[in-house]
Amino acid sequence: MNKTISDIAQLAGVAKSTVSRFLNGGSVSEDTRQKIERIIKQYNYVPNTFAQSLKAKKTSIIGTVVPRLDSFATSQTLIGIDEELRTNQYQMLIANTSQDMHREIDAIYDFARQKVSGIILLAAEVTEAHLKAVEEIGIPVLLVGQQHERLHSLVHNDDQAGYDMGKYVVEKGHRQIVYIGVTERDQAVGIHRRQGFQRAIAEYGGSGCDVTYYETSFKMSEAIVTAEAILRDNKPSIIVGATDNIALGVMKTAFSNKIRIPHELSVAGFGGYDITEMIHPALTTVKFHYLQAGKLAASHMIRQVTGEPVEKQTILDVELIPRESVDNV
Amino acid sequence: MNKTISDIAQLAGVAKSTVSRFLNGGSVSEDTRQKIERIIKQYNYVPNTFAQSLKAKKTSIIGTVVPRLDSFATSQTLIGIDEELRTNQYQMLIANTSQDMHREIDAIYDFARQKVSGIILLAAEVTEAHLKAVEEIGIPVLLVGQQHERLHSLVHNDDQAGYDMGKYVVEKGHRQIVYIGVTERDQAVGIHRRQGFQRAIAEYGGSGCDVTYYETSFKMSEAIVTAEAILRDNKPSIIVGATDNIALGVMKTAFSNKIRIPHELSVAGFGGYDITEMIHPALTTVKFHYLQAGKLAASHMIRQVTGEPVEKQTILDVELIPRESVDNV
DNA sequence: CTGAAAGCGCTTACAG
DNA sequence: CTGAAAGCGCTTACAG
Repeated sequence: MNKTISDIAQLAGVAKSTVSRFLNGGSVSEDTRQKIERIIKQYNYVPNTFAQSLKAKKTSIIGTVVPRLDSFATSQTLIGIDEELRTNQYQMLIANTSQDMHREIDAIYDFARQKVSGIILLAAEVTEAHLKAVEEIGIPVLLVGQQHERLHSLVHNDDQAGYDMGKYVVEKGHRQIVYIGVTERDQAVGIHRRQGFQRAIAEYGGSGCDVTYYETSFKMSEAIVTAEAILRDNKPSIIVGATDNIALGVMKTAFSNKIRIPHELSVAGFGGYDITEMIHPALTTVKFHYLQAGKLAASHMIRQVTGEPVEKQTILDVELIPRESVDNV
Repeated sequence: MNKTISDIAQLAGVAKSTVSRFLNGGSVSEDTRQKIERIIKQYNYVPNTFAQSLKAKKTSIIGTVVPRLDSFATSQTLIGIDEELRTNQYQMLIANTSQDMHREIDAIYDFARQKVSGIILLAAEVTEAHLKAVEEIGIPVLLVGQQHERLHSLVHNDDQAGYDMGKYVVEKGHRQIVYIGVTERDQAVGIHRRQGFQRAIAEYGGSGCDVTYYETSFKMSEAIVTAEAILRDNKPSIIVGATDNIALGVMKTAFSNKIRIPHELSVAGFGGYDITEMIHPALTTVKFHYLQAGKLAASHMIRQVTGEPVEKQTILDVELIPRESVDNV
């Protein structure tokens, strides 16, 4: 059945160390090169990965830890990572943690056991346990979506995103504003995004601007509950959700309560999910470049793995997309 | 740094074959069991996967081939597979082919090289090349979402889905019907789903029922183009899309053309994507149980791998969900 | 129940 | 440039 390096060596009339050298780009004479190449083609030989890894003690696998599989952001980022790794002969291994932090830590150690060459971490939150794990395993790690001074990271410009949105909202004439955020444990979304928003409001809003902040989870269902409560005791002209999902939850709530968007209530979000331009009214949002983030993450990871210099932190641009869900007041 | 089985053996004062036997559930005396266990705990020993696989020539990895990562159906199915595999100490490896059939075939061979124990194939289309690959690798394969007499498979009841929808549409009084399908190369969606629909129309529709069939791709953007064309030269009371994405494209087109849903045009789809109940009007659809399909696929796969008997074909129930997008006429 | 030995398919110094 | 040999960390008959 499957040929081994010994078979190939024998068939080509050389030693297996020579075949191995050929395989790994070492120098061999033109003559032997041809012999070996021919046999390899002929028998369609491919080296056994396990044997390689056992000796080399490393692999060309990059592990990616994701908090969930069913989100636009995750899918797009993964696709980007996968494409870039593939073109560089690396393989992607995915560990889905279903938002369970213990599994996140476990996944890091598991990847280390499997001798992945590097780990890309899409975490919502970076705890001491994360840092400890990263330190212990001694494998390059790249954080995506969050930043931390002790780790390499690649982030979307959340502060800018919040700022652009805040500025836009004020310029559209909104003064009764509700911002639904998320937990501060998620620094990128919970803190930076909101702070950028606040900063813009402070700069452009003037004194008559009234902003109320609420907190909800990343789930649409909870966003609906939160939105229900808000609309019961508040009369904002706009609700800004910290994610498109939250904004979608707000829209759903408005529909249920026969509140017309954007005439009676404007809504905006963050993310730039595909679906946001399919719905009616189309959602105003700040688009993050997830696909590009994934590709960049992969190429940075490869540089880390191969020991090339690589920037400690990369910040990706964002883009405000005005659509129908925000009205002029 | 990392201990090997020899270290453990030495530390415990036994031979490494004994440790190995202990690890693999062979019989050891109570006494040695305790000694070994203690050392393993103490040093947090975990066997090297590569060495294991090199000898055993197989792994506890199940490869999953998916046509795309950014779809509700795929994500949900993957989550189901992953959860079930995890609880059974198997690992999931994902190969995303971005709808490129060559990569699909390559992925099968790649998985074989990596000695995965089984392959779960989420393919839209089964060609001779697929069958050849499956045969050549000699590894258990389970097809999900499509059926084929030569392969184990797990499918959603597409015929029933189409039938339920057809019946529902007729019962709601629709007689001017447009059905937007997809290529017949995708047998499940392109043929079975449509045929079920046709069958119901034939049974319940009577003579005055006019159904026109169109074909589009799985992309929303193309669905929009198709829908534009349809609405230009046709005046149906309802458009049924073969997938929720197509239905979403139809809705978008209706919105753009100021056609009110469902008063002027009803719309329905298939899939039961989460988003379909968040939008307004909420989309009438037939729900497939992707998560359950994933779990079942994983458990069937494990049975195939371990040589237990397993049904050649499994058909999963579907569920019609009437919502706001379909009007009574 | 236990251990010594061979071997899985590679790679890596080390000689020549 | 090339080859013989050792070794990566396991498992698996085979004796005892």
